Amino acid sequence: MSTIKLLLAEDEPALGQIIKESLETRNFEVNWKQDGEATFKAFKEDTPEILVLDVMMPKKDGFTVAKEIRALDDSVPIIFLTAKSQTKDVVEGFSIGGNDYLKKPFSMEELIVRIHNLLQRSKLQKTADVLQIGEYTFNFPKQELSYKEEAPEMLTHREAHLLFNLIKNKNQLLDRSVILNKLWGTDDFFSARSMDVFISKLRKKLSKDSTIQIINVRGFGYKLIV
Amino acid sequence: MSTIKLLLAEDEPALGQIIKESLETRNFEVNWKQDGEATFKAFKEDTPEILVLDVMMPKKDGFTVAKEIRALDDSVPIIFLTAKSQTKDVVEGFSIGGNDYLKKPFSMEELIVRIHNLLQRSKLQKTADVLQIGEYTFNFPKQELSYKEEAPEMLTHREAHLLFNLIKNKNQLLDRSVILNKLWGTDDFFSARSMDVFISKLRKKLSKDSTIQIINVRGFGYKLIV
DNA sequence: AATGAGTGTTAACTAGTGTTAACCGATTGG
DNA sequence: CCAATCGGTTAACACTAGTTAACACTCATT
Repeated sequence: MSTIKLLLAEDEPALGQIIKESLETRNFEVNWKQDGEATFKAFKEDTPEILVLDVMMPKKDGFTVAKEIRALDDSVPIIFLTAKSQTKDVVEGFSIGGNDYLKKPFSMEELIVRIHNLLQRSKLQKTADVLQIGEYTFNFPKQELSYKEEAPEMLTHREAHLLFNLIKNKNQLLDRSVILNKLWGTDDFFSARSMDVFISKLRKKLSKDSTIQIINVRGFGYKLIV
Repeated sequence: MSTIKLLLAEDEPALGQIIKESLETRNFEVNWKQDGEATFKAFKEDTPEILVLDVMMPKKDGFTVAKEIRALDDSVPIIFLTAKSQTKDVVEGFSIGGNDYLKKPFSMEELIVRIHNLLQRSKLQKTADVLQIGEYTFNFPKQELSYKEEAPEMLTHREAHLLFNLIKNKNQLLDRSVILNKLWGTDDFFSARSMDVFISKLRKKLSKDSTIQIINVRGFGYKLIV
């Protein structure tokens, strides 16, 4: 099991020490900073996978740091630790782009749970991005399909969405009407024929790897086999 | 002093009327809708600067509308009006991307204060803007686009605004009609073609970093991919 | 007032995308 | 084994978007 890089910002030495140590016993690699400026610097150098920021800190408060970080990276999860439990702070935290907040005092278990939840969420988002299918790599947001190390081929929007759904349901049946409603908005005759055309196009584009097949289940839908 | 465009969604006629009128005496231009669908439609055409959404509404509830709006614009401030004061709702509101909430009954003064706070904050966020996009740095107020350390290139007003909106919505769809209403004021044929020309110009100017792409989603809009 | 540079719109032509049509093969049930 | 239906494939078509250039307008300078 590999470690997870976490950046912790907490100015109170006793508390910081406790958090750092508890997290380290749970397989986190903790970089602990005690003020806002050091935290921001560490973020740029370290590229941690998740951040835990105290709101009240010397030099730069947690909100300010979070704002600067969000300008560079809008996906890394941020948890705020806040002494004041006022909703005003919560509101500000979320509006800056924080993903969760925890009011002091809190239990370590609580923190761990929040961390894992956020990591899980960002992992899901990331893996949803670049998909592996046989010898092909499919970058959904970029609509790029590449075979081995060859130059990527651009897919159209429709092709990309259809392929995405096929891959997400690989080795299981993808129901015709489900996908038609999802991508075309209806499941009438013409949309169905249009979809057939796209299946045909995808088959052609995936033909370099012969282990990949889009097979038809008559009357029900398609199945992408790897 | 110029007016501020505000979109209000409140199904209860008496309350809606009161809110609308009090805000109008305070220099707001209030567009008042009484159900979720009308609200969403009005948002696309009007591009208001701030939204006040009742949570319980016919056709589409406030949370659903907010979700749809966030898919198009992730910065316009949203205030929820909620009858239930449970924190569960509050958290849901925030996780959807709401910026503040107000539980009924509330005083007009309270609402006004919240509105001004949010406008203030979104104003601050906006003017602070030097944006990073791949290897490029884009200074929006100065309309300067620079590649790595090279000398900055000046963008025109239109180019800058379009790029700004693309970057603010990077990696997500930027709806044609939304951006046309926002920058051109209409979404007729000619404005649309004009916009295409600017997209073409921006593509050329962003071509030094090949990881950046402005991809088209036929019939819907553009997506800036980093 | 005349010139010219800069900006945005319109036009003209080209390229790309998705739908529809046409034709054919495959599968299924009687 | 045949008819009916479903799906496969290709091409034609309609429409949307990409690109380039011409045009119109504004504004500053002469």
